[in-house]
Amino acid sequence: MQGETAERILKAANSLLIDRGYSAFSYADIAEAVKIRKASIHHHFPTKAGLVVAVLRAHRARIAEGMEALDLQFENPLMRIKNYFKFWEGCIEGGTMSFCIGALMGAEMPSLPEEVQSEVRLHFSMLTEWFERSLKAGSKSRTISLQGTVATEAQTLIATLHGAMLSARATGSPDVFRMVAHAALNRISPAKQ
Amino acid sequence: MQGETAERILKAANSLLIDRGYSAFSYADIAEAVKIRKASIHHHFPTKAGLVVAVLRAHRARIAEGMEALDLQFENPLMRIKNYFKFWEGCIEGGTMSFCIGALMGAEMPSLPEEVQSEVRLHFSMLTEWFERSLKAGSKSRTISLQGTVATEAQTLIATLHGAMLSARATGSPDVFRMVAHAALNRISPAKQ
DNA sequence: GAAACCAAACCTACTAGTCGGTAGTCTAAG
DNA sequence: CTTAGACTACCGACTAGTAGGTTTGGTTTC
Repeated sequence: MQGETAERILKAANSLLIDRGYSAFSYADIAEAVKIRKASIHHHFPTKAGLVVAVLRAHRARIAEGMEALDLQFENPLMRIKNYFKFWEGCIEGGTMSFCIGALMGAEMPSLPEEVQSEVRLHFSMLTEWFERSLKAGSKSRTISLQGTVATEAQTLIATLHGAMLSARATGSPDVFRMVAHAALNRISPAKQ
Repeated sequence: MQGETAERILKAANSLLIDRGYSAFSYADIAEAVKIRKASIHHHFPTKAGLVVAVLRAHRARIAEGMEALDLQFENPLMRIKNYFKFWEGCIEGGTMSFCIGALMGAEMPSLPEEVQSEVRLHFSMLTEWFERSLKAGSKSRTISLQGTVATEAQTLIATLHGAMLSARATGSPDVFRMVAHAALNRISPAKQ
């Protein structure tokens, strides 16, 4: 297998990145978590920017995989979106992943190395594409009711998702996320009866 | 005058905080911006956490002042909220303040000193109170149409506001903010006819 | 099957530079 | 004569990154 240690380094970097962001974590932190010397990390990932790019790529791949799974599991686009929010609700409440790395890095954007910045941009365009595709399909099949254009509604959902994560983190209560997410989904659900 | 230099330090720290966050800016950065030696900053603000608390308090005071001004200027609560969004639209587009410091620090929460964390919590509760108060008034006078409870709608607006800032920063286009903000305000506007 | 070789993984020990913070001095104004 | 504000010069701890040696496990060759 191509690097069991590299895998553990990526995992540790992932966790550290989630709750400290880019500039507040160091190779020393990873070294301690992985029980390896600092220099050995450089053997696997020569630079910090490179390591974070790798983490971001893996994160993006996981999200893309999850979205694909939702596309296959649910033919109803509203249910796809609903479950994407539900996924994050579980992550935040369970503490497994209290924030989306892509979004967190978005906030740090101006202080990020160029290579990391473009990875963040890719994260956002992936999100945008999936939401637009789902909304378009839902609108066509009348399982989703749009109030604005597909583009507007997609950006609104993405903003609400990330903003709710931010509020949950700042106030320390996952309830805020659940509350906002629920309302956002209600808004695109077709009126009942 | 009680600290013309202190004022300049606060201003520089403010700018640096906005685009780098807490851990990615240093006393050296401020020293360069203010054209003063690093040690002299410690004379005015002994610790970094203390300096950031001061910046956060000033930021909160300015926002509170702005909200009060909106309350006086507009009797229509919808117009108050609309103009609060408009204020941020101007900041982001003009580049004067590309992000709300309170929100940015919310993202960094777990790596912040305790004293800074509580200042962030105060920022969020201030926002919550103002939005809830405005929504309640608007609902009563039928100038705002609520789809959920006041609490839910307030949290949704706050999340959307911050999430839109985040998207704008990540994608590098202020348009995203304007688009999302406009849609959010439409949603709470009473139906026309 | 043992000796020789190789590359990857990991180590110790280091670099130059930065971090937040401190001690002590000089200067100007009340 | 005091004091606030600025300074120079430093501190120990930490930063990302490097140089170079050692260990490990597998493959080739005699």
